[in-house]
Amino acid sequence: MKYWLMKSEPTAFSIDDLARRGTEPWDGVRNYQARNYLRQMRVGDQAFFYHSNCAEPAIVGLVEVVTEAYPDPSQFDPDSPYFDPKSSREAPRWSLVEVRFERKLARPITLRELKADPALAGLALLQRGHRLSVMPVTPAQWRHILALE
DNA sequence: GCCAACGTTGGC
DNA sequence: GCCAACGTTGGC
Repeated sequence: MKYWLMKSEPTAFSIDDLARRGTEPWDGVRNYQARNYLRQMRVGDQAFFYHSNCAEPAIVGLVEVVTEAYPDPSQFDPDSPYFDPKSSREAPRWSLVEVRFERKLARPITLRELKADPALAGLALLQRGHRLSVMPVTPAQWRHILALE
């Protein structure tokens, strides 16, 4: 089993939204590297749910991957903001996985706190740019972060 | 709202 | 294939 971190802007889709919905297709990823990570995901993988672009960026919950990657339908929908005219049903460019709410953390583990922790210096979230919306987390990083809760 | 860091696009 | 222009992300 692998571990991941997935970003969402809470004004668009928050951990509480996911808690209400239960399971959600993680659509709209339009970056090749992030897409490749989605395609590496397997049912049962675990991910941190991270709130980005907000007052207090933080890891706020845990989710489980419940499907393999499949073509993101929004790429074919001209009315969707994620529509990609260069993609086709014969050769879909973009993928998604579905994730299921597992639980909220007892408290948010903030970006500031992650940055201040020497054990997490290698965390992908903290590397230059860190603009990927989906990124891997090592088992050691996963355990270390959960122990901060 | 600013701006640094990137990815993508497209002219050449 | 280079690279400037442009758009987006996301912390602050």
